[in-house]
Amino acid sequence: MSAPEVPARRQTRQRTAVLALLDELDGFRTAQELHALLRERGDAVGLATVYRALQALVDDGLVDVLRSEVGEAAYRRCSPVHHHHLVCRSCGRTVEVADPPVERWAARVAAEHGFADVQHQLEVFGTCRPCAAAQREDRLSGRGR
Amino acid sequence: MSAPEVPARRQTRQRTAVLALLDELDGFRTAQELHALLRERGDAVGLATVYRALQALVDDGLVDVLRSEVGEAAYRRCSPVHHHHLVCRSCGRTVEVADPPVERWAARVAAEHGFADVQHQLEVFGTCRPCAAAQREDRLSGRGR
DNA sequence: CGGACGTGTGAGAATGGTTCTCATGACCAC
DNA sequence: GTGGTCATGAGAACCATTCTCACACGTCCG
Repeated sequence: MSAPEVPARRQTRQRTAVLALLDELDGFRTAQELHALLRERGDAVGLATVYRALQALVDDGLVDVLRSEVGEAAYRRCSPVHHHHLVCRSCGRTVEVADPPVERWAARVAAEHGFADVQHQLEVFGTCRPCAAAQREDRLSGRGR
Repeated sequence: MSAPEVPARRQTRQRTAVLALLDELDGFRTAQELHALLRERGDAVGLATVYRALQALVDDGLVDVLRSEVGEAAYRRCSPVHHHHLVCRSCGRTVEVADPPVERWAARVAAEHGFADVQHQLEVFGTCRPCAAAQREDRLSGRGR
């Protein structure tokens, strides 16, 4: 009933590092990958802290989270407006794509069935041109099987 | 380049039981839930077997799989034609909904960005009428906070 | 500036869903 | 029936994620 209660998020080296790293990457990365990258560049951060930082960023709407097919969570720095993703299933490169008419469609279909408070989740997966080319080569050379 | 190689899937009591159970349920259920249900009704099936049966069914296109927000896999008996789901986030009741124009939109957007071999994944979540009503009551009675 | 308070951190343990292992059992063709 | 193969099941292994708890650090107040 009172203030919205954002509990004074502290500015620490670790959280800054996680956000900065996400800023310079352009695809979805798992928490484990981000942790490894930070380690490599000498920025010692605990794995638990990476998870905590990512959760905080998701709560603040600065980062989008996606579940891979094997159930891992992948994170990406995103614009705060509603959008969807076109993701390369091979290299992870991601393009944000604008709101299709699906928005309206989803709302209408949900209403027809008596569903309220509707959200939707739409991701498009494909193989980007460079990866498709690489795979074609692989098939031709190495392994006939 | 030879036979499609469906390696002679065997018909066993356990696989039949899993499929029969899915047939009579109408929402997405996790493997653990299905396993527990089978146990309850005296149909002793190992957990690993439930997972294997579900994977086989998914491979055969008889069952759809969805990842919950916490990363668990949930399964549901589905029609073999391409479709999407409208899922109640409270009780899990699911409605299959027909192909929206998204199909075309996804293909076009992907092509514009040079992505090939496109798939998409669209789910709509909401609260079905009975659940919405129940929640409204909860809020009024119990907890003013 | 300095110290107190409370939050953030990190190593490792705990958790929990899913997969693997391997000895045993069931299915199917002959 | 008999044999070969695939399926089963209990438990271990696996692995991403979360929890625990002692300690460090940011923030606030004097």
